[in-house]
Amino acid sequence: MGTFYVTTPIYYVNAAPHMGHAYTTIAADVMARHHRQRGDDVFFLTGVDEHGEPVANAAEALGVTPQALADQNAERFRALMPRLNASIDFFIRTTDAEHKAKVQEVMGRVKENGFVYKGHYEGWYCPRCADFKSEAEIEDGNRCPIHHIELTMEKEENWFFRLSAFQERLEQLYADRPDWVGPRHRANEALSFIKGGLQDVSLSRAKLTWGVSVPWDEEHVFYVWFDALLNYYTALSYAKPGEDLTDRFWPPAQQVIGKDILKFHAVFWPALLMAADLPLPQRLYIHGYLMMDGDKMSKSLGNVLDPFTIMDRFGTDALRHYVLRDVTFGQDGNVSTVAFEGRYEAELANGLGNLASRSIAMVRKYRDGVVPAVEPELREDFDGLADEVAALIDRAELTPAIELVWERVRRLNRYVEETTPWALAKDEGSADRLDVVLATLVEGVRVVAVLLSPVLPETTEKLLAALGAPDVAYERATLTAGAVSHVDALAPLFPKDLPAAATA
RNA sequence: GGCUGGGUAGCUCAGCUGGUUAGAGCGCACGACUCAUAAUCGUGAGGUCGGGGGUUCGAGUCCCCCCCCAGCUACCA
Repeated sequence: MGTFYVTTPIYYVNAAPHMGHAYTTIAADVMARHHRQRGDDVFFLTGVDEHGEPVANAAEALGVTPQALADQNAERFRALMPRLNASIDFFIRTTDAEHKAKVQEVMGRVKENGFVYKGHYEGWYCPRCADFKSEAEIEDGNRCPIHHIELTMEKEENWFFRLSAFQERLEQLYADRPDWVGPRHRANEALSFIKGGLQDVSLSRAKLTWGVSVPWDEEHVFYVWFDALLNYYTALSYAKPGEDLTDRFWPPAQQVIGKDILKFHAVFWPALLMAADLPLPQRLYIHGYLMMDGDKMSKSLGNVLDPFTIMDRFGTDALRHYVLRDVTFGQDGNVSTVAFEGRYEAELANGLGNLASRSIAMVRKYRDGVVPAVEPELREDFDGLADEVAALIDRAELTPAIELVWERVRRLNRYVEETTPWALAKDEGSADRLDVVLATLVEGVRVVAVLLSPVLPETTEKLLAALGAPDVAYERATLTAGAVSHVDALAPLFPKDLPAAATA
């Protein structure tokens, strides 16, 4: 029992919600649900990042205010959460007044602590974009990658964050806490970046107005990522009306991000927190990318996977299961509709769905739905399982954790073949034996359902309801005689006779 | 270029500090069974463990060289 504060990145409202957003959110949600099972005091945060130039530019192009555009787009992300069955506790928007005030407060402290100074940023500037371009994105001949016009070297006065002051402390952080960033190779990546020598970074922009204004210099707004990163901290102060949750949950136990924002979270973020005298997150986990174009994006090859299409047709649980199962969490991997359909049918429908189906059917058929209150078998297969799963999830190894449970699904299907309950049912003298087999089967299914409930919240709820044992508390994830006394009929959890996909 | 990962059965991948005939899932072939969503279970097919060299009684598992893939190498949100 403890507290568990988990976060996703805040999603940038300028893009439409896509698989990547769904993926991160699902992973964090599985962790949040798992910890609730364990009785932890959980807070799960997600939200949107609304400031910055792309939004300002897009709004201008549409002839609306940035706020109006942000309002509209933020809603799409907010709507994604119930859609994914993400059990979030709060949805932060960086345009929230409370967030902005808190950012100003924290940054004020950073300045008081002496980590802010006035300097000037110099770089290649595109007048059409009204933005500086990084070295990497400049085209040959110093041209803008978007407008292909020549860039000019310009200088802008702005405030700087003394990142270089944290060089040693960050190196020490990685030395002292090798597991604070996972997987390991991501920590290496961050560390090598740090060891390459940290330079100060600009903290404000004068040319922009769409952002959080710098309290000590109203002509500037904070550069987006300061504003964005601090959401993890600011949210706690106002997520619950009338109560500041900061002391209760800070720092985060687990932050989940995609590899594209590693540097911000593994380097700038801890430095910023140090500068503000705030405790650092316990653990940051970087997942990989779900790739759909490993063999070129091609609809005819069936390798384009759209999360909404999947959810519409197969249900949210099927998507949740697939993305965590088919690609090892933490690595890059390919996903496709073909692979999805294979897993749906083989694992969800034929594996777990059919196991539940046959188990319940036999109890109803042979025992009128009454589960014999006898000691179940298969102890050797289930003892210690819950602890192993928990240990893996604590290390963000979601894919292996799920695999452990799936081994038991296969074990139970094998158990049915080994014990041939249909044969026992024909023999009066085997009644006791059949009792044991049925009790074991139902109990095994129940334990599997409890362990899978974070991944498959909807279907396991239905299944556990049919078993009359809805409690998913983690200590229930162990074989217990008499945990289920009666079973009800259950419609297929993962039906196969689904309507054909609506072709777009 | 440098750094970090990775290249193992058709596919997706396990293989910790080196040790009997290299494993799993899916797919495929054959067989068994019938409780179940025509589901399930068993058996099998034999992959030079990227290539070469080396250390060792013995190497996917350590060392060296090479090839290929991905990521990172600072201000994209």
